[in-house]
Amino acid sequence: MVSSEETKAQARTAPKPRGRPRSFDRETALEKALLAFWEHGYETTSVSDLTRVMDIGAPSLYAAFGDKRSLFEEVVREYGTKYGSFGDRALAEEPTARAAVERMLREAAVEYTDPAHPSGCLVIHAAANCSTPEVEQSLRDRRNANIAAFESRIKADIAAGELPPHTDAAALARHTGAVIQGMSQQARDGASRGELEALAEIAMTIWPRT
Amino acid sequence: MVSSEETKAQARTAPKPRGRPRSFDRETALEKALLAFWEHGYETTSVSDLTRVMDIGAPSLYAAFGDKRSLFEEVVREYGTKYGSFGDRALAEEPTARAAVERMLREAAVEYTDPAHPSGCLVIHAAANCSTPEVEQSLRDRRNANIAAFESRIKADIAAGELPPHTDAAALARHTGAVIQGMSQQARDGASRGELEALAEIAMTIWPRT
DNA sequence: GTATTTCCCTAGCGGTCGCTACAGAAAAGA
DNA sequence: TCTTTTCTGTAGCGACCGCTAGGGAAATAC
Repeated sequence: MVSSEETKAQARTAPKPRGRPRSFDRETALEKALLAFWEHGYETTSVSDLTRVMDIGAPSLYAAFGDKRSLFEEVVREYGTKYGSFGDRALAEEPTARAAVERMLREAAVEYTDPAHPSGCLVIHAAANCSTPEVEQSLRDRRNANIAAFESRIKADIAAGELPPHTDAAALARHTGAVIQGMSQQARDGASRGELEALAEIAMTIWPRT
Repeated sequence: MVSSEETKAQARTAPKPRGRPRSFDRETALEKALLAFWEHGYETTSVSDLTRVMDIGAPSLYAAFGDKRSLFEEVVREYGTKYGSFGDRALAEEPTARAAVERMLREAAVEYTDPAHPSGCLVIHAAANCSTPEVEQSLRDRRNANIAAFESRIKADIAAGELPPHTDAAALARHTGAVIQGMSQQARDGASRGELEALAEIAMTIWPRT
């Protein structure tokens, strides 16, 4: 059976590329790189680490994936579709924002501790102290986009009458984000004092009534 | 007035050390190093970065602080007493665990976004992807100790009747930690799936009743 | 003054970083 | 077979890493 590892261009126009074919499976190597970046982060994973776990030489890595940053960006895209999509699925499939977030948090608890792969979330951890600004900004944008998605989903429920009209959708979305990635991380990503204060206030309502 | 920058040995036995005194103020240099580590993290802050912001030569740095890791550990201690003590103060001074945590979260919102210094928490961020295991473990221990402190404070309130006896103190403490540093960070620090699931369940109770 | 102690500056150590030039090997088309 | 194309392995580039040897400068003790 023909595997899906050929590129679309190859599969459609030229059944075989001209010269010597590469001697390793690109998808397998990408998955190995993904696990390495997930485990150790962007800066800490050196190119020699990558060539070792991918079991290829450095020139093969650069020919197949560009430079280290391109490889990492491809890894992040792969992570998003393969491991990080449970949140988007929950938001798309559940009938209410509350049900979606509850499902998302439960699945996050499972995913983040699954012994089959590194723990936690690659997008959150791989660039916490990162000396490459473009990489840092790219992941920061992803995290902020997640919070924005929470907020718009909550607003939709408010409009539909599923949540009280006075609900602070932005604060609820930020609390959800905090349970996912932490107050401190958000502060480094540009949240204001007021936004974090609103988050803290609403977080207190989980406490049992005395 | 004599400042407190002399060591105890100097202040008690020899009013003046023998040779040439150092030409910079050790506390000022330490504070500059603290800000650099806080802003950029442990790995990303190079020794040449440090010597530049501290405005001293590399040999002076090594003579005054040992190696880079010793300097960082001293920075973490300084951070704990100067910037990170609001949590301990709240736990010690407030009458109930609930009041203590509420105050702590409000003060965290202020501290983590104070434009007078880098945002967020140094202990949480300075070692997220860290290639020096000892540094990583040291900060991990500090974070887990914080969560343990939350838990014992909540248990004390339960014993005192301030909280219902069926309160899940461990889960409450972990939620508090999550709002501080994030679910994902905790997963990397060894929390189990069940612990994170319990956290997710209790986090849902902040939602307004429909 | 001289001797002693300690510090600062220059210069550079060995090692690793991300990355690549180059030559040979392995596949295709002719 | 022979040429062309592409990949692979060796070997090493310049830059930066954490760190330090060594000589001269600046303070105190005598």
